[in-house]
Amino acid sequence: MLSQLRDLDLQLLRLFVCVVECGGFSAAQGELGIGQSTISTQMAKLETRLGYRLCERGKAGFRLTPKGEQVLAATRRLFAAIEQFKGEAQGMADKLLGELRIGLSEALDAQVLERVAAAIGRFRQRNQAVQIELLSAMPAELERRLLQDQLHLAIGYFAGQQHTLDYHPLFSEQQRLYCAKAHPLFDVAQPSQAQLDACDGVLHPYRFISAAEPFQPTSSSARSEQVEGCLSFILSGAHIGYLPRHIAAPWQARGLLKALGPEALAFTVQFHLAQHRGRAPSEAQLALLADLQAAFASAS
Amino acid sequence: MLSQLRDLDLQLLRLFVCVVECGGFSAAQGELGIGQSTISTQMAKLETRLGYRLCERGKAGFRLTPKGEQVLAATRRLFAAIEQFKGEAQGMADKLLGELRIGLSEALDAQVLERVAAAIGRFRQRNQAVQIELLSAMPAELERRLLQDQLHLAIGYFAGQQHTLDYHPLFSEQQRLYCAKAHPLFDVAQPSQAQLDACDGVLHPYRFISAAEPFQPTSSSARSEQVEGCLSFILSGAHIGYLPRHIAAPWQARGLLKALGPEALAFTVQFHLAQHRGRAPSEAQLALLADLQAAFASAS
DNA sequence: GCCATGCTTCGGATAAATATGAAGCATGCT
DNA sequence: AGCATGCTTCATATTTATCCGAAGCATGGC
Repeated sequence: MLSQLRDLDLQLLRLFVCVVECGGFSAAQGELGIGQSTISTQMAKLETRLGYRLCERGKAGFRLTPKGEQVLAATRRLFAAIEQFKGEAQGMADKLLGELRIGLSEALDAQVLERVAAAIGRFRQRNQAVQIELLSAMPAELERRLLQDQLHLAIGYFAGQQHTLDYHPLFSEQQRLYCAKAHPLFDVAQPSQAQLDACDGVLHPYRFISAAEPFQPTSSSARSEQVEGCLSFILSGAHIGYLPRHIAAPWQARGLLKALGPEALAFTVQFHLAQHRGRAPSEAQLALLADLQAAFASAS
Repeated sequence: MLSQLRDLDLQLLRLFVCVVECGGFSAAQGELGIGQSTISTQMAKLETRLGYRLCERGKAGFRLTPKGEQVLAATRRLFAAIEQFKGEAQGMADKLLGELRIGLSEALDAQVLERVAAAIGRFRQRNQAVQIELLSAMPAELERRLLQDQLHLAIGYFAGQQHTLDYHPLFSEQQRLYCAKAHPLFDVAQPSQAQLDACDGVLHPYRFISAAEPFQPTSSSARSEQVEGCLSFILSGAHIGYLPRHIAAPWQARGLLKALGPEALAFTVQFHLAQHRGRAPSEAQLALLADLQAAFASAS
């Protein structure tokens, strides 16, 4: 009990177990690949540390003392615990862990949501135990949260000006100019530019892209950041404005909305997958990013 | 994952835990008493062995990766297992273990049994978990079993000639010559040597000590190894013979036995505690031996 | 841009663990 | 008694672990 088992040399315990299993020092030297004298020294060292004898040996044969038996059993339990630790540590090597918070632009097309769902499904097939959180918000909100590290990934339409963020194009959405049944232009086949300019337009909800819109309303008494608000204004018949095609489609089918003007007035919004450039992305984040890109790549 | 966590250096894990608790490399160098560069090297080594990063560090601050968290928890569990092992191993240091088989001569005085009982009680007070087995047998049997290592200790009257056995005197027993009420000498106050020689004696049951008996029967048609047999012969009135005083006492009190001849015909039998000299005695055996000697020492 | 901080990397010194082989000792076997 | 076996002990060599300090690098804060 001199030095109180200071670092519990596993090597010595391993040697002890091996010696026991071989049934003697000289029998173990082959198994261990070291000389008999070394085994003797090591065993003596272990016994000194423990403070008592583990086995009787000699020409009479090898056998464990009662304490040796107990220590052997305790050692086997210890080794089991070590194996478990090793298993846990190794099993974690290629496992994805942690938390992922993902922001989604509001009013996304059902097909887009399906792609996102497919990506999450693919991600869940991986060796992972990741906590995923999804939230919907407006693009400005998404960017703000990305910058504040409240989100890891966000899918939306961004101005693409924030150079602290990293953008990957995912898919695009077509927007067209619409008017409702109650609107004077509903029955005009080919409204002129002058007729359009005379209308009260909805100020486009997505401030980032309003500059890119082919049609710029000359007068506007309506504004909404969200698609739903925009749609309400248009359906009222008092305003015309841009809507994503997938939003307008069901109303159009029921004859309540009509696309206005030529194709030239339509435009395309590019959606991106954004992440913070500064923070090093976790493995989980990289994996989900890859899964999202794969899911949308198979779509295009 | 290069070298697959070959010996699971506990030192490295200990260092890791300390670094986490201190919240950084430089903060830990005081606690660990080693330089920052060493800590960095060691942590890098641990991470290399594991195959993944445990913590993010730098000017931005110190924080564990998700895997680091898991490893920290697993390490704490491992350390708990190690502590348990150490506790078991250390707690065993001064604990008596194993098995003790003890032989007792048959027909012992009640007071002797009480002493043995006291010794066992004392032994059980020790820090021990010893399996004890008691058996009664004749002296010859006890010696035989000692020599064959079937017994660790034996209490009896031995010739003391076996030099492979080790004898410690424990107590002595007085033997006297007796005759029964039905015997012709019962009413003779001072029987002469001739009268005694004329009697049919019981050949002394204890062959080891028969040579030491002051009275040697000239004729004998009765022999018994056991005290009970001897007693039966004497009670029959046909024989005279030696008996231990404590055996004869109750019969004598009832007027059925009478001590014959002068005190000179009495003799003393020395009882010994014997053990095998060759086999190194276990700690438990040494302890019980001491307890027995102490119990009988306080008697004398 | 500059400094201070915290980590990394490197070479090289030191200590410690590990192994060897010869000699010695005890003991069972013939 | 003499031999063979199995363990112990010793002096010694060799490998390995451990550490330090200097230099370098990256980054947050001013």
